Amino acid sequence: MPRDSSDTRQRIERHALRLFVEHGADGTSVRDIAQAAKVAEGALYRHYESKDALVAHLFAANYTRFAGELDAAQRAEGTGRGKVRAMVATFCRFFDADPVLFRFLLFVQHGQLARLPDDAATPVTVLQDVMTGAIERREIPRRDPALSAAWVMGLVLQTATFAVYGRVKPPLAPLSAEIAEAAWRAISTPMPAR
Amino acid sequence: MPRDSSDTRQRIERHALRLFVEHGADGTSVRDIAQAAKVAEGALYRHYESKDALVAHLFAANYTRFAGELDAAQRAEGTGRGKVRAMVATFCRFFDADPVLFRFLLFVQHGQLARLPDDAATPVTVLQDVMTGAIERREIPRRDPALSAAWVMGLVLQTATFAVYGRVKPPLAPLSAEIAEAAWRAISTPMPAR
Amino acid sequence: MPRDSSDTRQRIERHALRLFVEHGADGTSVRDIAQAAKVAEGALYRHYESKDALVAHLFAANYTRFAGELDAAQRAEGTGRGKVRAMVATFCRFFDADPVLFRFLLFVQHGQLARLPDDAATPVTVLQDVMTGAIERREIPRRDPALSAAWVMGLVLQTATFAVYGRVKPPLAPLSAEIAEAAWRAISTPMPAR
Amino acid sequence: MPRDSSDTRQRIERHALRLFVEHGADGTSVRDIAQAAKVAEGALYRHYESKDALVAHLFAANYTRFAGELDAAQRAEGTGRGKVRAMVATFCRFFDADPVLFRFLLFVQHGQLARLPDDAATPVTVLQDVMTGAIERREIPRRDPALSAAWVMGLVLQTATFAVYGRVKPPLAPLSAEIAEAAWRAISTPMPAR
DNA sequence: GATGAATGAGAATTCATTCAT
DNA sequence: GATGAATGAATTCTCATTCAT
Repeated sequence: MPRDSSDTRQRIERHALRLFVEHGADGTSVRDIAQAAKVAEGALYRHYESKDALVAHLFAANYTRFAGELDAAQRAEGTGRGKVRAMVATFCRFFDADPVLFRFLLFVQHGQLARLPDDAATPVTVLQDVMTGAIERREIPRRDPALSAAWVMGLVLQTATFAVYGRVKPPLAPLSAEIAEAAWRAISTPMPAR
Repeated sequence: MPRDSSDTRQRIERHALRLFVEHGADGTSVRDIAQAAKVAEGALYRHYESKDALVAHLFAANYTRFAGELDAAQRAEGTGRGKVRAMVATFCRFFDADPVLFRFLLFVQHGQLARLPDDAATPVTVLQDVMTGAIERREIPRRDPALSAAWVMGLVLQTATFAVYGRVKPPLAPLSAEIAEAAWRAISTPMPAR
Repeated sequence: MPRDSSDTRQRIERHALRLFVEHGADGTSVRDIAQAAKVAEGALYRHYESKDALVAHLFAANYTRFAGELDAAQRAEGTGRGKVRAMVATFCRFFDADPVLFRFLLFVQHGQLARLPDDAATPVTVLQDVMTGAIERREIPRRDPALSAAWVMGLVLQTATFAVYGRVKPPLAPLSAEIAEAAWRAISTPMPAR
Repeated sequence: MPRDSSDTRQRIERHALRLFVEHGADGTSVRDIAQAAKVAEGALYRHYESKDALVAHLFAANYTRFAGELDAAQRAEGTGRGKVRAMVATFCRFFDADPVLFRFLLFVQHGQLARLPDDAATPVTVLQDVMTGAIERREIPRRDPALSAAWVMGLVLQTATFAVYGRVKPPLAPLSAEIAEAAWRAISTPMPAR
């Protein structure tokens, strides 16, 4: 009984995501996914070439989509500070809205980042571009934009990580302004004397 | 465990660590490890109950050992600022001294953190205790110590992550003071008006 | 079956034949056939009960049709020698006209011969009947007609096999008379003294 | 309980050979082989890289070994006629001694011949070399040695094939001299006038 | 007649673990 | 302590076949 094809796909993706977060991608078998999504094992292969391809697709699609949201948020602001605030808020809202997806991206990143096309727009590239702009506008010191980007990203991501492990209490949105301000102060740190 | 005198054991751990970083723990078979370490497959079970136990041991032993180093570094300083500086420096030196081990801890953490005993001293608890002390000494604002700890940790770890992915050029030690200063500024951010 | 008017059916058979020769019957999936013939996978089952039935049909239909051609050629001649010449020529023309079909019959024979009805007229039975006739007419020695049939068949088939593997250069038609003469001499070999 | 390693290997090969002949290589699963050989499925992979590799090994090893026997038989004779007689006898003895192996080689040849190294000595090359020698010694007409080789091979192989299908009654050894004589007469056929 | 998503049994293969030597 | 062949359950993936549209 062929159901709506996109329905099958969505069920597979939703349950796969959840299981990957609960037991890891390697700890989740195709059978697990099929059973949770209530489809036959073989059905998965009509939609994805392999289990690996499913993982890669879930990562790449959501990672780059989030990069797009980050970029849109950033574009709506005129100053570096506004951009950082907007991006941090986007991160926090994402975490609050779909913690499962957020955790998936967090957990599998180290196995997947290398598989992205070199020119893919990612949260990292968006952040880095914003840093470059802020430096050019002399809003922050002239340090390696990658370093500034790492700091902003680290502040938010580690807060989210602590939320995942119960050390910080979600939702994160109420903390957004505070994190953004801390991030701005971090990247405003003057360059050390040489 | 460096004080274990068994040569076999050390060979297994060294090569396992490397392979886990290169191909992931699940992507590395006992046979892979045995071949790299030039021992028979069965020999591994003389030293560890299972492959899982090997992974858990490598994580727990090194993670808590590093927590100890962090704590020692922190204790040697009297002020919050000094403690943060010392801890950041310890992080950076660790990354520079043994990038493979650092990456292992970074990559497998999400699968291993939950398996640590609840009362284990970890880098996180060390950081959190330092934050609590700094708050008590009124060196930084009275926010949730977990949040301050997350920020310091995020700043350093994300810088290291960028180093792993080639976005920041190692060694990290030369950046240590700058990162510590940024961290200090971040956690010094005044509490938002309520 | 050439007289089947269905275009779909013909496309299926033609491409199936080619794929079976290229990758073997087991190495060719229904999907492969459907894609090559540009029909849906399910369409195949409108024409054949199963993939197995398709293979069996392709073999049986063509094998017995060829037996018919062989028989017709044989009948047109009055002498054993003429009959052998005519049959060898028919073999060679078949190979030259449709090498793909010839190879298919050659390759799958061992899996299919047992499935033919016991009374089916095949190239083997035709040859054997001709040998029996030639013996009765005292044109060749009185040996087991199966043996004589095997020799004629072997001479032609192995020449064709060498052509398939590039050891003999097609077309075979120009060699037909020579092969037939060799075959005739082989089966004319006097019976050994007892 | 590790039995003698070569024993396991031999059991696998013997039963695989039999099953391949009975049900075809594709019709025989690794599980079938393992059960027949009374080993676990995984044990097979300690000895062969894959099921395919097992098939290929069984073919190549036995096919080339037989080529060696053929060559030895041929070398022991001084004349073309003697060589043909000796080779035909070797074929017949092989069939009689190990019909299962003979049938295996016969059945899978078309899937395996292309996988042999280009320079492998095979029954075909041995036969062809003998034909070349006979032509040089003016024992038989100057036709393409491949053609003469095909005829000798065809005569024997098709007789064996008929024996496999019950059309000729084994053993073949008693027919050996008669087949050899027929083969010799076939390849002695004068070249056609041009 | 045709489509192609879905089925689900079964295939090959991997691999952590055991154990006789 | 060490070896490595053997185990056998589990995994990923394939594929002939079905069936709602």
